[in-house]
Amino acid sequence: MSKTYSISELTSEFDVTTRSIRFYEDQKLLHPTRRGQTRIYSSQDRVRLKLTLRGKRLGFSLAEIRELFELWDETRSGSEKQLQLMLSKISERKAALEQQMKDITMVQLELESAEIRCRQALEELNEKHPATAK
Amino acid sequence: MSKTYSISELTSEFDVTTRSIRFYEDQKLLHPTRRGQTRIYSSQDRVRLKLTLRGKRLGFSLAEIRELFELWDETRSGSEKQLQLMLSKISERKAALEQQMKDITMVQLELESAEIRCRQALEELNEKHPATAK
DNA sequence: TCTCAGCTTTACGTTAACGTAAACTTGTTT
DNA sequence: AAACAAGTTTACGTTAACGTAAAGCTGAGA
Repeated sequence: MSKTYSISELTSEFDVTTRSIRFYEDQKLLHPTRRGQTRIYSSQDRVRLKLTLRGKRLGFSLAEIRELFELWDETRSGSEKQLQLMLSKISERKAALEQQMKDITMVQLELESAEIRCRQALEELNEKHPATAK
Repeated sequence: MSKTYSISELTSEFDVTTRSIRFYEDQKLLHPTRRGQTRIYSSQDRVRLKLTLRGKRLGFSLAEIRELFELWDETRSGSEKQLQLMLSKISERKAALEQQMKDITMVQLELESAEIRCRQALEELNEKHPATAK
């Protein structure tokens, strides 16, 4: 038997609420089993949770994430059509990520120049009104 | 006089609705002047709209974007305190962007391996059931 | 004069992703 | 036995970012 996790282990590891984890189950992103009424998460669930959170940080909706998970599962027994669909979804995502990379680079540049401007303004302040202490 | 823009020019250039543009004004992201009742957007407004959309693609909330705009404006006449605040906000943002870069890289790797797996599955299908036509 | 395109305001509706509260079960410790 | 921690279900509430009418102003052209 491979390792399993309780809901609280996952909340503390990933800093997410139980509410969210259960909500993700509702949205078919996680599929824990039960011991009695208590949820038991597999290491697959753990991986999916990690991927989910990563996707969220990138602005993916839960529905999009679910779609990717489901397509991925279907490749196991996928027809050619399914596989082609998956490939096209993958390339969609890749394109979006490349756009995001560009956006990030642009914003980083802007932040850089903003930072420089701030530092210069600070220097000018210090010339007029020199430091009171080291 | 530098160039100005109508709301419809902006919608078509950036592929965004008038509703959104007016909403951004509500949220203090844009500050068009008026000719009669009609809004006139400056090139500054245009830049801010572009920055806003870029920020959105990166998951920034409108409130966060506004905060950055306002801090930026305050650096013009900024006290040392304001400048320090701006610098700390900037480094917050930089850190978040670096995390996002990492996330993107990870997801790209996952997509790569998913793609490879798909292509292999397709090859296997083609061996069992060779192409019907060239 | 009429109409029409493009702009406006007002205001209620919608969706995603949870937050929050209440009330219950179950196992463990004191 | 009593209390406590950790889990559960149910269900209403909330926020952000617009969508979507509805109804009215305004200048240019037929």
